[in-house]
Amino acid sequence: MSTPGRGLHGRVLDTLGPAITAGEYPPGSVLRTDELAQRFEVSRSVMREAVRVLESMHLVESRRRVGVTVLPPARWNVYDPQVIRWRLAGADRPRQLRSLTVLRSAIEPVAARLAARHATPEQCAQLTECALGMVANSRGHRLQEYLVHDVAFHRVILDASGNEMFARLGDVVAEVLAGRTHHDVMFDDPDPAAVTLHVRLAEAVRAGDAARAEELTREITLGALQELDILAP
Amino acid sequence: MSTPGRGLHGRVLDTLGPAITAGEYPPGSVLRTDELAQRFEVSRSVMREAVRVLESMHLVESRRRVGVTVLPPARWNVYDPQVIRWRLAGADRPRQLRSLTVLRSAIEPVAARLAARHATPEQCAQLTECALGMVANSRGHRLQEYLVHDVAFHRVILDASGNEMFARLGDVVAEVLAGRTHHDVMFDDPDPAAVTLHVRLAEAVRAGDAARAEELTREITLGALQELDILAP
DNA sequence: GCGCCAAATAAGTCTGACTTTTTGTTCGCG
DNA sequence: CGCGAACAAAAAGTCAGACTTATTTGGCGC
Repeated sequence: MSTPGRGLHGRVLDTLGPAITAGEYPPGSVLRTDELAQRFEVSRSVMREAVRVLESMHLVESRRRVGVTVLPPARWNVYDPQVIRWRLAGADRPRQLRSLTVLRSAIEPVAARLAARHATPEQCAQLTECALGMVANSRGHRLQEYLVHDVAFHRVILDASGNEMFARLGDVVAEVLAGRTHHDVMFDDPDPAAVTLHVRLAEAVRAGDAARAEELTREITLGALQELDILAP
Repeated sequence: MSTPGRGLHGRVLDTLGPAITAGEYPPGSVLRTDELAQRFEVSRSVMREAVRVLESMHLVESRRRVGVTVLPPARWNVYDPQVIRWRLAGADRPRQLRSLTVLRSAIEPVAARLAARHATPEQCAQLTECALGMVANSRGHRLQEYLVHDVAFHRVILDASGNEMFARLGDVVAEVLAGRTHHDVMFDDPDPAAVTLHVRLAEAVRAGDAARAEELTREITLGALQELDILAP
């Protein structure tokens, strides 16, 4: 997924990023650029570029005469899709998934409310199409096909909200839904009630019923929270 | 604010970042590393580091034989605090401020609800202190002092939610509140009703009344939306 | 014990040579 | 005339080495 290995510095990041976000280097740890360059068998120029990227994510801080210091998690750019992917691939994946699901439960109902106001006819059609796709694949272990439509559905809602901050959470939601299907709550078939809610939501948005769209989305995200044993926030 | 000029590549970013986010280079524009290095009078190594950072923010994409291509706004990492600051400093500041305020209106009520559950006694004390500070500076053109307490108040709420994704929005809220005070809605004195809501919110969190904390925060963010002429979402 | 100076250290910068990938063009063949 | 393969050019990518600069540590003298 995404962009694996776009150059040597990318290869370095693929190893170093997950290592840092996994806590292999405790906050305050000091690394040296030259040593890292040797370890990864790349030139210092390449290593410096990698460090610059980590620095822009606030994972590390580079200071003269000191070295490259690992920053505490509280400073990390946790909204960076790359950081999210690294953390989801690591040990505290469950914790991460909970944080993101709570975030969804805050954002998506408001996004759905706005979508009911601003969705274009084309977006409404896409929504219906996605919902039908979910229904069609909701039985018979078609989890992969179901997931595709589920992800597409939520992306359209977020896009249709007309708010770019919401729209950009599409990737995050995709990661959460994919993670749920592949690793965590591996149900045989999706919850029929959830499928129905999506169909009704598509209809509510098409009808421009903002209040109902919001409420239906609250029920959907509530289900997601309950799957992770999170009591309603 | 933040970290101005952390090395040469930082100086380059301070110019190039705002230029790109301001749309001075339309999406699809192609830049060449060597040309940029000459223009900014830095070595190619430094320029490459700057480009790598822009690339990690998805502002540009670097491809062999082509050059550095500017990406469309839809691909930008709009949650990157650096990108947010660049955009708030640019021409579409009002639009940006609206997006962020809508985001606040989705996040903060849920954060307040969680804060009512998880806030430590110390956080409750901080909240009360901030609220009192707001009251004390709500009259007599003490906008600067009022702002400090207002920002601190919302930061404590977001932190106390116990959700790291919420907590990391503290900087964003700070930017929005600061922007409102300094440029946009320059009222003589803060709205007394808003001040009262903050006092009551501090009390609700202390009392552990989740529902009331959420509702009071909805009223606060509703006020913020109305100031920007955004009809309730 | 305090402050100042000097040495050590690691990041920062620059330069030039070389490699690799991709694109566009041209040439030859059907 | 059209199509495909070989070729040439362009720009990023990589590397190595020398030099600069800021910061910290520790020692020296007061």
